[in-house]
Amino acid sequence: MGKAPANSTLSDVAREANVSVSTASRALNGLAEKYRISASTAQLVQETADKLGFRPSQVARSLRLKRTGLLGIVVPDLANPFFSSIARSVTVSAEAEGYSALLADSGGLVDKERQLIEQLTDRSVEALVVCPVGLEFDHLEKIHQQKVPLVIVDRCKSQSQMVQVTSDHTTGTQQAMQLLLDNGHRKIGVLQGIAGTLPCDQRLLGMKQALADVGVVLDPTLVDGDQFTYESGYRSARNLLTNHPSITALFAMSTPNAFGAYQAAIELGRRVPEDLSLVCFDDVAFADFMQVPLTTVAQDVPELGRRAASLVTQQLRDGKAPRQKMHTIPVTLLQRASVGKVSSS
Amino acid sequence: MGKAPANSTLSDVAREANVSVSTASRALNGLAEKYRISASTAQLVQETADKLGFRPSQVARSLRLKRTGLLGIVVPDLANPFFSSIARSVTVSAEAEGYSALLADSGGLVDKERQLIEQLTDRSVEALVVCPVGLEFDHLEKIHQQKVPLVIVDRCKSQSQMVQVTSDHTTGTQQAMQLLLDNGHRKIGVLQGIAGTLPCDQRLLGMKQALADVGVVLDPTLVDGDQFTYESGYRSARNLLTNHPSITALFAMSTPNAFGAYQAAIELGRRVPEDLSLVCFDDVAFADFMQVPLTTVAQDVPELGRRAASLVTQQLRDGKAPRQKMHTIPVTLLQRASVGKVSSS
DNA sequence: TGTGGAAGCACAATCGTTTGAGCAAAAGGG
DNA sequence: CCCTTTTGCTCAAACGATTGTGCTTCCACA
Repeated sequence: MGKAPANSTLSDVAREANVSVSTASRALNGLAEKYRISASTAQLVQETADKLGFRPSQVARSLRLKRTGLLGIVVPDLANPFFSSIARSVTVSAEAEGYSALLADSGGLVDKERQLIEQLTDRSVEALVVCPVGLEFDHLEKIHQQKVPLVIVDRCKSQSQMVQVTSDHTTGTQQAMQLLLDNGHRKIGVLQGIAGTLPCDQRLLGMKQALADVGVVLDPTLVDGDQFTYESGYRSARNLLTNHPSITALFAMSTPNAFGAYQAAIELGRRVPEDLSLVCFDDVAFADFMQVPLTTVAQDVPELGRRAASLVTQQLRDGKAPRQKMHTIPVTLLQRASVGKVSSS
Repeated sequence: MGKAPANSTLSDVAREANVSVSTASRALNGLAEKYRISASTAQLVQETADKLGFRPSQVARSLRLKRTGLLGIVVPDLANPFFSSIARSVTVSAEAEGYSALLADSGGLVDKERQLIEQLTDRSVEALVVCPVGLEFDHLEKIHQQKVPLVIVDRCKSQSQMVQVTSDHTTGTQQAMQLLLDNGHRKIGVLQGIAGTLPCDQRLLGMKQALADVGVVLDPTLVDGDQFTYESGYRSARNLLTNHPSITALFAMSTPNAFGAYQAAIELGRRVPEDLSLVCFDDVAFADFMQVPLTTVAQDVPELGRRAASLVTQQLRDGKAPRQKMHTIPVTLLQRASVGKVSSS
């Protein structure tokens, strides 16, 4: 069979080639010119390295060079397609720049997030891309104050000097609202995600502005929910539709929220879109194939990841943070069947 | 503001506490007993370490201990919920055992997979969990022959001594077939994924067995497709339904395949389930909300990941490969609306 | 023959830990 | 008072790379 490629070290190579370790190192790293290694020696070293199947230990290099080539990524839930797409986009972009990704899943728990970030910095990651849980940022601000380049994605913090990337929640919501308003909807319920996070807040802001344009004030009792989950959407929709039967449209802040709402609506005997219109932020794959194809505000998820990666690598190259802190990625309104006109009864 | 927590090293702590580096190390690692460090000294070291915010360099530890605590994970497509769920399950389980995950995305390319695995071993990962592209295994067999514990997930290789985890494709398919047969279907088209991979082959095998039980031989011209993608499913379904109009049911090997098939069926004027039944392997979240809720063979994805992680950590603890090589995870047939009876015309 | 410079290497320190072995002082026993 | 233990620590060598500096040797030129 194949020969056992016993992990040989640089000194093995050096010994085999009858040169010093330093010479071997320089020969293999293309420093022959600079350090005057003769062409013959360089070639000899190269050949014996190949023969032994020598692969330099990245751990040792990391220690000596103080460069690990590692990138830390933290997301709240890797099973959620939104975050896994971001993770994919970041890893692939980073890999193209020679970085490997250490990926961690915080499970939506701030304490876990804290702990994971600490673990990652212990491993000397050169930079961090974090999709935070989004309610507390002290630990992130602390990282930011230290040397490690950090980019926040999605759940940003307003009024911060950290580098952040997120979708244009306000404009996206305004577009969705405009569509509802154009169809005659005035009493619109909101299924909220995690209140207090920037995506939630900005979407609410977008709603208020869109409503203000037509002289309507957002009724706070029409806002319900506290998670981006199916269950939260289901509960909130039931509450809202029960307490405010005159609601003609629902705006869901996530796809799971929307599915929960759909289920609740069906159970309460409201048909979509005949009796109730439904719009949601955050597109999902195959939304076209839903029982009622969902009108959504689609985020450019791959671009969120790419931008984050590029901001990170740029910071690593330049050694300083980019001037522009907040990066906003445009969204697209995708009109499907779930929105209908208000019957002029 | 906060004090700058300049990354202090062990020797900083030692100097500050007026002890030697070795003493400091042992005090902090709970080796006071074994190496006879007095309680007072141990406490002093502990306190100054806390004061300086000392965090040991994992890179240096890794070098010295030859233990990185790193796990490598390679998947073909992190944006695919199937693989991201596996990745999540593995990272979370591994994290609970003190390991961090280096995640890489091969993009479905064998060469990229090769390259990534090499990079990961260069970084001295202690073990690898790989969802291979599934057509070539030479590089994986090579890893297996070396010391690094390796677990293959999903796209296994038959007749191999590598440790592998996958779903019970054969039984799952038989159950799905039984359902179709019970409903009178005899002419069943197959939308294949990547031919030659074990999931594909075993599912075909399951089909043949189920058909054989009722005295039918699988017609090879009823099998089409070469990817697990939407497009492949769409193309194959069009082909099959055009060339064999008498087909009454389609078996799709992935959810994207099934969606493509659904689209093709609609375009060809076939209603589901009235004119055409549709079943697919590999459940998707929210299948309940599809236009026609899809009957699926659901895999226990989290369990696939957990099992892989446990096999890996077990191997790391015991220092030897488990006796059982192939691990088969049961699946569940979820009956929904997409299957109908054959009209007895 | 003596001197200067370049060519071609090797030595040794370093990155931050861990760990076996050794050494001085205190304690205990006769 | 001396010898032996025990206590409590320090020394120094690893782990596997990179890199500044120094040391030969050789050639050329005056």
